[in-house]
Amino acid sequence: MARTQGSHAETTGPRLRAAALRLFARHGYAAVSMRQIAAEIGVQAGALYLYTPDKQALLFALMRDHLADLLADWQPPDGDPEGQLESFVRHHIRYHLDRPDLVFIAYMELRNLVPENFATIARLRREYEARLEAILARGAAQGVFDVADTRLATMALIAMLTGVTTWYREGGRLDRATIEARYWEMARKSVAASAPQPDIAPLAKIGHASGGDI
Amino acid sequence: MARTQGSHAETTGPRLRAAALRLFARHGYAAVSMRQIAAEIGVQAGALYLYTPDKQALLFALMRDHLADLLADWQPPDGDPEGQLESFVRHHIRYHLDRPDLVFIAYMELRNLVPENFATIARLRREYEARLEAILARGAAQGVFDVADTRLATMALIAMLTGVTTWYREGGRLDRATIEARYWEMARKSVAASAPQPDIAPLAKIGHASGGDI
DNA sequence: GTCTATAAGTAGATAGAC
DNA sequence: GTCTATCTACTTATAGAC
Repeated sequence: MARTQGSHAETTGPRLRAAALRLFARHGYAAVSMRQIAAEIGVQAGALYLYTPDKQALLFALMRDHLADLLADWQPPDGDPEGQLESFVRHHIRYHLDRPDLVFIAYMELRNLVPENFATIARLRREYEARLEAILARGAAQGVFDVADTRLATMALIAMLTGVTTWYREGGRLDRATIEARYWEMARKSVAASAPQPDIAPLAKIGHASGGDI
Repeated sequence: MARTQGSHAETTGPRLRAAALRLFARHGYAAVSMRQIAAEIGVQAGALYLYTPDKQALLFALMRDHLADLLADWQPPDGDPEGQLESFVRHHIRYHLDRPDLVFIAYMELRNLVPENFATIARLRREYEARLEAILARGAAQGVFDVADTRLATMALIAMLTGVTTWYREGGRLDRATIEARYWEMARKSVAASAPQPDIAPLAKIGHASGGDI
């Protein structure tokens, strides 16, 4: 870890961000000192200020870039609401399992943002939530989802899915594909129309079909 | 807020806990100083140490008492798994809406517990989770729930329900009874057997009933 | 029971040497 | 680009006066 004096401009910047991310996620923003971060990457505390104006900017950049990436990484595909919901859910789980520290920070350190930065992050989060809410609203309007309140359902689903980061551990009992499938099952069912519409109409024909392929 | 010197033993203890709770929830344990807490209740920082050995004990007591209350406040009722699940879900929502700050701390400040305290809190949380998992396991065994993995479903449901505290605000658009009902609907459906067993058998009789009250 | 004063340490951030 | 040294302010916690 000890590093002799020298120039490392290309590596120190990214290493600073990586170390801050790791330490903020592990101990919390307020509990981590600039000296700790510096020690983690093998420089003295003063050197950090060549790469960030202050500690707050370090946190803000991590959160902003994370949410910008999340928004850039997924767009609702064409198709029916159920397909869009599946795409959203699977992407959300995958994305969150891939970046546990960033996700953790983005949800836990909101309190430590100064008001202006908080407003920016909150706006990005609402944008992400709005994408899910639009899917639920469209599905509800079409009768393929049974969602009494789209806003509540949006928040409930995101909380459920994001919670995967609180218990998932690399190399644990369940692999990622299985976890993704299980969350999708629960998400799908939680908003499913109680008596699936496409099956109700055909039911009336059952009498005519005289007990065939039910 | 400024307080003249005097003796207030009966009130300062509870007020200390209340102030710590409020400030920890608002700004985070690490970001709150003993001086801030003291100022909040109108005493000097030194006086706090008559009521708590240190800052860590303050946090730990809040979390431990919260979880002990949560466990004491609810026991699974007799009856079928669906009734038990409904009781769990409704109690969870009610309890969490009643104590947003305690809930917030109990989920957010785990990182700031010293290892011994963390172990105690983690044990209490596992005990709570185990109660839900037992209900899901029993329902799955009876075929009234369709839960592919009870542990994952337990964590998913608790995350979904607890998330209510992140957006609920007193006097908001939805009242508490509605919120409780909506979460119960989603929870129920998320673990429901996909083709409800009791309704499948009667379906075969539809042909005989010759299109009556469907 | 609370105060003031203080110990001993750490915080974020900057200045100037190299 | 990084270091060392430093400024100012704040931290937890304790000691002893009242």
